[in-house]
Amino acid sequence: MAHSHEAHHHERPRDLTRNQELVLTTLNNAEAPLSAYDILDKLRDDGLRAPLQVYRALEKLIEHGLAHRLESLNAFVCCADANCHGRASGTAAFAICSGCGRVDEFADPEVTARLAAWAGETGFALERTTIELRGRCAECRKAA
Amino acid sequence: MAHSHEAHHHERPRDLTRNQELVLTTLNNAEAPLSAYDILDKLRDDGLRAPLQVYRALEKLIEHGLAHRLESLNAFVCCADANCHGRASGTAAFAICSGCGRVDEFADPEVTARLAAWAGETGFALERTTIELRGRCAECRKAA
DNA sequence: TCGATAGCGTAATGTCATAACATATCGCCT
DNA sequence: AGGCGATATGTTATGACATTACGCTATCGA
Repeated sequence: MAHSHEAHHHERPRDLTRNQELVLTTLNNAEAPLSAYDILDKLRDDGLRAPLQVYRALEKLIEHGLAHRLESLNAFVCCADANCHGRASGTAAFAICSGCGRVDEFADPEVTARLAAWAGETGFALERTTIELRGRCAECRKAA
Repeated sequence: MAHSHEAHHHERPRDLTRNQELVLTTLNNAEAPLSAYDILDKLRDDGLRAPLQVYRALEKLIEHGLAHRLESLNAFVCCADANCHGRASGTAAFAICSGCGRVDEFADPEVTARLAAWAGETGFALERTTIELRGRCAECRKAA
């Protein structure tokens, strides 16, 4: 039952293909970021056999704002706010804990604004922004 | 107390080893970021033969604040402000042009402050921050 | 019915990074 | 001088991440 029309102007969790669904579910069930090969390993029993199948699914999920790539980790997470986070709250930032590996996604409008301002002044046509924080989360600090 | 002679309170281009010197010079001469293997290729004639020699040199250069790693590119640039940029102006941000490949390094204290504030509120012990902007620089936009 | 678009599956390859091991060099302390 | 620790070195092999190239299938609308 595919819609012939785009009813919403923001990205909805539209119909995903089987592979996309599998990958997204895998990411959702994970506590920490997964590499493409991690995902592949978890999905062997579901018939996935080659990295490309995972990368292709990830590409679409990211396009739709359902997943993110963490550049400093070469790994992927599902979007914190499953439905509509993507473009809504500006650029997402990620705090990655070196202890437990968990990732906290947040957005700071002021940061977004400052970076946009820099781009404006400089004449830089900003397309995409990566913000990643590394450190230890509160939990892990207590546990130490 | 490692050295008794810290003449300057900011990092000086202290004595580099031969390999470190070679790698730094290569980065300085480059217009755009270089991957470790790019660097290796340029230094074959100088006797470098294995990736590890380059990675080890890069590691030290980055420690000393003379070079940066661009996570979203898996590549390296020399620090824009050769002598003193490192810790001085807070976290560095990088604008990477998808046209010419050139990288513009800058620092925005307000951005640094906001991220530090988030970390403070959250109890996240911030160790390292990555900020990378992708887009087209003013030059390349004109050229189009 | 045709062609365009999008997805799927597989093999091969390309690119980035590190482990493990062996050796060398320097400064420093005794 | 001898010995120790810290640091750098060179080499081989391997691991980890990502893409190119090719061919097939399904769907949709002109």
